[in-house]
Amino acid sequence: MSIRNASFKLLPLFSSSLFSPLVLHFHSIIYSNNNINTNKNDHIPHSNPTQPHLQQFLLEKSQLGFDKLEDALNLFVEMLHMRPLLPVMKFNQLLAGLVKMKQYSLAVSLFSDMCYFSIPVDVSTLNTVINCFCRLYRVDYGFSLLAVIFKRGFVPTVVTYNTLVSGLVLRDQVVEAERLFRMLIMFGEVEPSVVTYNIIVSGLRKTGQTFEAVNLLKSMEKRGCEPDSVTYNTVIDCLCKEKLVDHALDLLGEMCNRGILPDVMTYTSLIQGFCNLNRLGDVARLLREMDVRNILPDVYICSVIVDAYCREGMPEAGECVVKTMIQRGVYPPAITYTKLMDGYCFRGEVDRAVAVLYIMRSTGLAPDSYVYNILIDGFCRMHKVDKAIELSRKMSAEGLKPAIETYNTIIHGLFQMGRTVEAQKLFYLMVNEGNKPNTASCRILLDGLLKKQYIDEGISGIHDIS
DNA sequence: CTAGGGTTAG
Repeated sequence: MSIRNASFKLLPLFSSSLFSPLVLHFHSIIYSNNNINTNKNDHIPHSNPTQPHLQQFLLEKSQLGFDKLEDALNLFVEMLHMRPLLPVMKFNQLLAGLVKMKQYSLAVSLFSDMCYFSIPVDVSTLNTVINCFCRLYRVDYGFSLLAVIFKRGFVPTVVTYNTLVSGLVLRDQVVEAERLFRMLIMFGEVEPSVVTYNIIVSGLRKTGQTFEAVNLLKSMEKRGCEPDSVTYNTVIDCLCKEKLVDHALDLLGEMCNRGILPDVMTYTSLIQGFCNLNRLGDVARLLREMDVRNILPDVYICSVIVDAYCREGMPEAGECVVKTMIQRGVYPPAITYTKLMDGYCFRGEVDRAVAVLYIMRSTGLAPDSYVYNILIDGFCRMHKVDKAIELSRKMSAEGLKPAIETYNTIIHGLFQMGRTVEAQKLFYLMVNEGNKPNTASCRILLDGLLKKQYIDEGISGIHDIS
């Protein structure tokens, strides 16, 4: 069986139809002969001409990611106009730039324009578009484009297949991904690269098939494919998620012995694994080891560490990590601060939580109403209702409307302190501001009044709101 | 120029 025949055999297994609307849509690229059809040039939209050096600048931009989508579109339109046409690679770079910005639909749409204007494309172009479809969870369209590759007489590369395999994994079709992977080997279609193996290993990780992941690591070597740091990191992460941290440490030793250096991702998985087992001593040891190896902590690993300290009831240790991060110019996301504040409030140290709020603000992050509610709730539980009220005012001043739950918390707090009249006042203020009390509000009001034997008020209060 | 890995809330 020839290789080409083998390829065609693969297709119907994964593509619902070779004659999908998509393929018809790209009709011109399937059957075009790569000559520019001048009749169509009249329809090319016009743009304001750009200075050549600016053009060059934008071309370079496409490799890093454009500042604005508009830049990419203008550049594209100009590239359509240029004669002689720029090499395909320039168009590929532009599409790749859009992929970096996660503008998958736009990239597909520009590709479709290229088809319409008979701009020549190559396998890289098609690989990029297949990747776009995969990212849009349309791996089926990806397979349709594989058909296009065959029809145009191109030869799919290992990148083409890797993209499709990872597209299947992305859609949680790991069994299908493995099937395609096995068939590629069986038909001798392409020799899988280390990336191919890594994609499959990551699929196994996703489905929790740790044993199979370890086995694949062993078997790829037998096929003469050297694992790299990504392979090891993925398998180590598998083991850590399964609480097999000591096995993971063995693999760390193995990769080091083979001269594959661990990186910050390796340690993120390991530290996370030891955190989940509350083995904080091992975490400290790993952190020192990172230091020795000159591996700088990044925002991911710091978030994991802060999270662990907070869960262990040590928010001050977490705060210390956050402060160090900020000093190094690595800014944690809002959720990390929320966890710290939660940690302090849980211990009743609401003032320290508020201090964290200030740190968060200093990095340009604004608290949302959820964060305020944690603090307000914390103050109320510590019977510092005035501080809670102060915060709720601040919240309103920042344009965050206190939720009904916020009012409930404060009213409940006032009742608990025996400040019955104020609690009642706040309740009616809340109603007058147009907030509809919920069942919890009514229960708090009734409880509070009845406890103080304000039975008549309790009954009339309920009467008023019903 | 195209393919692969680590965190996380209500």
